[in-house]
Parts: sequence; structure tokens; C-alpha cells
Amino acid sequence: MLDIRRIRAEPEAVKAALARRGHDTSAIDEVVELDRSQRSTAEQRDLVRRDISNLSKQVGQLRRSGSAAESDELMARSRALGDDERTLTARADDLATEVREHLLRIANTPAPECPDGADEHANVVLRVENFDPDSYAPHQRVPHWEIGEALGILDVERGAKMSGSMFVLYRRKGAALVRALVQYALDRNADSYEEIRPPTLVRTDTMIATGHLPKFADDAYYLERDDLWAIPTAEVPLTSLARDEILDESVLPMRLMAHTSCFRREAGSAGRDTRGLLRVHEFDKVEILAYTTPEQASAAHDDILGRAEALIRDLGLAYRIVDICTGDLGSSSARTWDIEVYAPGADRWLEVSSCSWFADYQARRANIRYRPAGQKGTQLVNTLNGSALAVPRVWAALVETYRQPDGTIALPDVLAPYLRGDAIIPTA
RNA sequence: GGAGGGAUGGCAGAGCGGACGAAUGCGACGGUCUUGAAAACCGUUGAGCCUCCGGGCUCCGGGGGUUCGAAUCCCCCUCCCUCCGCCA
Repeated sequence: MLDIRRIRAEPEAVKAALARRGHDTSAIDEVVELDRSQRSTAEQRDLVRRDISNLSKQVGQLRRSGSAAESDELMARSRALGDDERTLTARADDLATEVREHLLRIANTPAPECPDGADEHANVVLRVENFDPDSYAPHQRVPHWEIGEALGILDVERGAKMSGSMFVLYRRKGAALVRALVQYALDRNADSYEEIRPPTLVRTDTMIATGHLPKFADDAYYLERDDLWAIPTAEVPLTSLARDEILDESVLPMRLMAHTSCFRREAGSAGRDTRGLLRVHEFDKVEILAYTTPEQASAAHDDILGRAEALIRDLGLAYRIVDICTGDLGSSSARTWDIEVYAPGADRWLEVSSCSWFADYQARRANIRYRPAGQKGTQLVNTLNGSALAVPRVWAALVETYRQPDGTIALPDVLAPYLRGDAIIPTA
């Protein structure tokens, strides 16, 4: 969430920044007003509390020195203040809750460099790599759902039978390829990212910390009986790893990575991209994430993008880097770069990575701070993360790109060690 | 799932309802001493909010309650530990 003091100090600047996203800014005016009453109510409450506390101290002293009549009188006066205190406290608490509820629903302000635009059409393609639309042969122009079925490596029908549409089942070398991609991504980042294997079911607070709740509850799977949420990305547990903690500056930047299943209801996109692996409810992903000081954030953002890009590049896929515009930016993010991979069979660009800088927006929700060396006090960290590798769409692009004239698939050699030495997927 | 024990500052660990934001130890930081370091000694050392910058308020796992006054008493919840049961 945003800093209430910043909103208080420069409401117009914050409104202007949110307007770049196309968001309604009336919530800012409301929160400013609520905050004003909250503070004045809290101040009145504090004054009453001070009086009660002073009277109580005197009562204690009088009791020891034995003036019962005097202490009885002070007790009566203090008791009378109790009602005021309760009323003011209740009012101040209600207002504080309202302020927080507003703040939790206000998006992050986009970075100044973020391109302006209303929706994804205004995203800016920064670079296109390894792509020549005329270089694809007819045997590569077959969509992966057809290839997958023909080779017996992707079973959409059985997936739907056991779990419903948009749940898929990988088989044989298709399943091995999932595992191979996961391990490839983990191994390539093990030099500076600590591997974590977090829970995939988390509490509500954990979902709030990253900004996935309260606003986007419909997008997540929820287990009512146990009050737990299925994570949509490993970003969720990894961001809560340091929740409510004060880190030593020497541990920053703190880099983490995790392979998890990710669960998405895709409530808003029913009927869209339903073929094959374009959009599925459950998928594997390797996420990389960093906690940094504000000064380290920019370099960490470059590092995350660079690592995600290197994985795709070394798989030999065609891809492009996209600068997400203000209208398409995720609500917690200040700046996001996507990597999209070209799938020649589906003939589409598929988003396979999203590398985001959240500034201190998530850190404030999650209360993650550090002690700047040599200074007293604490400061909020910055958080950043990116998908190192999201399996299904990369799987799809690989299978389509590397399909041979004879229908087999010759995967890139970098994956061979993870496929028991054999990067060929034979015809069934 | 059943029975019992616990949760206090960076860590360890005290804390008869009033002088407790909290003893003590360790750690960390600053200083003295030393060629330098160690040891010793002295001092400092939780977080947050508001402020008319004088100060005020909150926080002892979380939430309610009793009281003039709660770390301390009562109730509920969460988590941790021990034992039993079940189990990959």
C-alpha cells in the first residue's frame, strides 16, 4: 500500500500518478478525509488516556500513604473518564480500519518511466530477439495441442475428466519436459538465489501482503473449511518469508527462488485462450525474488529480467521484451517488463515472464524492514520478482518450434541432461 | 484427534494488579587502555503512531473482559513444545 503520509502531504501528485493508470482517484480524497478525522479522534483519545493514567498513578501513591478519602475521589473522577475513553477509542479504531481498507485497495503509483497507455495495446515492445516470421516451415506451424495429442505427451481430455477444463495432464516425455524445465531454471539461478520450497496453501494475511487480496479474491482458489488460499504464484509465500521482520542491511539484497505449482481461477477470462496450454488453472513455475534497499532495486530489476531472458534465449526461442504501460500494470507494481515467447504453431506471442519492481508497496503491506547500517531506526525494503520460467507456455513454444518434418521433436541440447541425456521426443 | 506445558526486547531469561517499556546475562555500538588486537572497565542500545516540537499515546503471541489502574486476573483464538493416537 501507499504511505498515508505521502498521500497526506501531496494528494494531488498521488492522484495524478494513479490517473495514469486510468484509476478513479476519489478514493484518495476519501482517505485523506478519513485520515484527518482519525488523527483528531486519536488525539482526543490520547488526552483522556493521559488523564486516566495520571489519576491512576496518584491513586496508587495515595493508597500507600493511606489517604483513603482522597484516593476514592480520584478513582471516581478517573472512572468517569472511562466512558469517554471507550467512545473515543471505538471511533478512532473504526476510522483506522476504514483508512486501512481504503489503502489496501489503492494501487501502487507507476514509476515515472512507465509508458502511458490505457490497456495492453499501449505496451511498448523494447526488443525482439531471434524472430523471423518467414523462417518457420509448415511442420512448425502445428499448434502444441495437436502435437501433444499426437505424440501422447499432453492429455487435455483426461485432465478435464479428473479436474475440469483448463486442467492438463502431461505424459511420458511431456511430463519429463516439465521437470526438466523446472530444474533447468533452478540450476541456472542457484549461483545467487537461495532455493526455497514453500507451502502452496497460505493464510489470508499472506495473500494480503503481496496485494492479491482483498481486491482479487475471485482470481484465487479458496479452501473455506480451513481458511486457506492456493497461491497463484510463489511470489506470495516468498514475500511473506520476511513478513514482520527487520533485516540486517548486510543480508540485502536477499535473493530467493522457488519452484511451486501455481493456481489461478481465471475468473475474468472464461472462454478465452482455452486451447491447450495457453491458459491453465494449475501450472508449474520457477519464481525469483529479491528484497533490496531502495538503492539496490534498479540493479536487482535488471538482474531478474536478465536471468529470465537468458533462460529463454538459451532455449533458442524467439522472444520479445515488453514494457508494460500504466493501464496494463499489475496493481502492486511500479514497473513491469514482460517476456513474451513466440509460439509458431499457435502463431501467438505468449507471456512467459513478468519482472516487476514494487518499490515499498508490498513491503509496507507485509511490514518488511531493514536497519540501514550506521543509522538508527528502520526503513522499508523494496521487493522485486519475476518468473524465471513459467512451464506450460514455454513447453508449448518448445514443442512447436522444435517440431521436425518427421513429426518428432528435437529439443535444445541444454535440456538433454535433464531428459536422461535424450532431448528427442519420438512419435508415439 | 486426545492430554498436559509454554509464548516477554537482536538472543537467553526475570517479572506480589500500582514506582514496569520492562531486572539480569549475552550480543551489538561508542569510549578508556593498547604499537594494534584481545581482555578489563565506563557508557549507549526495542518498535510504531501523533505533535501546536513542549510533549503525548500504543505495543510483553492475537482478540475480548474485569479494574481507578493489567506483562501480571478471567474468557476465546493462534502458534510452539512434550506424551498418546493416526499417518506419507
